[in-house]
Amino acid sequence: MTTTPRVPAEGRPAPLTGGAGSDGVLGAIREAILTGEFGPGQRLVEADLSARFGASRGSVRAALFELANEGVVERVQNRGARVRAVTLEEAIEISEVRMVVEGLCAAKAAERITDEQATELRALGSAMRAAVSAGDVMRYSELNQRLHGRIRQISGQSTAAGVLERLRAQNVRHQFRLSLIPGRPHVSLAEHLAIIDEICARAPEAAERAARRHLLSVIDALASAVH
Amino acid sequence: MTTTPRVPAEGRPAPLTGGAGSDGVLGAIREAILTGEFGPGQRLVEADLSARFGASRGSVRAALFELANEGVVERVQNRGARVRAVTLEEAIEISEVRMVVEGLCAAKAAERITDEQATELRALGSAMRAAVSAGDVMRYSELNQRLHGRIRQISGQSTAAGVLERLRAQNVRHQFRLSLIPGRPHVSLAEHLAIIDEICARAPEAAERAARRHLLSVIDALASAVH
DNA sequence: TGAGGCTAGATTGTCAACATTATTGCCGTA
DNA sequence: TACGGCAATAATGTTGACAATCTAGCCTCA
Repeated sequence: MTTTPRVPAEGRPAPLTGGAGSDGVLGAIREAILTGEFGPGQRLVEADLSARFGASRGSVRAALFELANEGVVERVQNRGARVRAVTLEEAIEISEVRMVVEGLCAAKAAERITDEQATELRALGSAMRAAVSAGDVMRYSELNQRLHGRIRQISGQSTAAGVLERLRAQNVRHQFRLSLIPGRPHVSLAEHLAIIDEICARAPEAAERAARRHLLSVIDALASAVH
Repeated sequence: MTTTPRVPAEGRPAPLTGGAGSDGVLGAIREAILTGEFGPGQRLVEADLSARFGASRGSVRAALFELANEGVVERVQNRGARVRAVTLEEAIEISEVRMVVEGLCAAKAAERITDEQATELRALGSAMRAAVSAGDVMRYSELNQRLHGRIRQISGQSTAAGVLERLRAQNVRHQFRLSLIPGRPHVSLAEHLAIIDEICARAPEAAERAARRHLLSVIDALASAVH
């Protein structure tokens, strides 16, 4: 509390989305957190946010509640909200859960994929390969996210998709850090291509194994970041 | 909308918890849904609930939002909330996710379990066996829930625990129905004992397989309920 | 000088009134 | 009689003000 500054009241007087609706505020705050503008541990005072985004305190309040159960924000009774600081241990836990759930999605996707979708997935794989060759980390990261999203979609497992979406939101920071490790994209790419291959081959069990192998590699990378 | 009655305004004039705080209302509404007092599809009108539980509309509103992202209640913009009716297909989806996540917990538990905890788990197993022999479905159902909870706890995987807790809340109705199927408890018991054995034997992979086998059996039972 | 209590400020929690939106039943018209 | 618009009603969404709660700094007293 003593070291965490409050959100600055000035800087951008007009709201980002133009409107003052709670939906706009939700997106605005979430983006501010995800882009790192509001760092981990940052206090989120309702009145300040209200002034900054030009929305009523009620809207801000509702948004904070929503973010709280997305796991992006922590709330304590009568003590307000702050940006949740996800520890490395938690990041590993999250990745472990992702490992098994993404494995399920991969298996389901392998069972249901159409030829058309397979073509699309392979195209995504090629694009990722190109991005790694070009050393374009941002683009690779974006394609990576798109691939995982597409697999979830193809799997038709909306429950699993919901769980994963929620977990992803909590983990973006660590996720992003990983991709900055030298040599990491190269390893990651191979694993992704393996997942794509197995799904397109309509081999559920192999696809699940490939997905789990990939996440296991992510976990290892995270764990080795513990000094 | 035409066939779903509103929640009756009378019946229990005084609030259940004594207070009018949002926390009490949340618990009260949740319990009313879980006990089946508010059936699936039941409309939840804020003003009515407010009158019934003696809380302000704001508190009820907050509670409904919370329940909505627990997945127990459905909300549509400007059209209010209603008790979510989980279809059989969704119940199967939920069980599939549970399958892999409980598998993870079982594996983790097998890695971390202490001798003391092993003793406790085996005792739970004996109690379940006794309950099945006695034909006490309610007690078996309760022990069942406690076993799964204890395994989650031993696993130390709080992220997975959170995911499972959330999924369980959506599925209690189907879960309960299953245990009423003749012969089902007997099958279920054997699977549970197998999970306990493998965890106590500190065999992570075998424990995961046992947990998945159990949930797969649940899924089959659910699927066969589709006429 | 240190501990305990106390007051002032800041922040969240709650509430009731108002605005907005969707539904329903009715009426006029072809 | 069937259809399309329209007004009345019911419910939710929003806002601003008030009450309860927590934190921090100060002051007293042993």
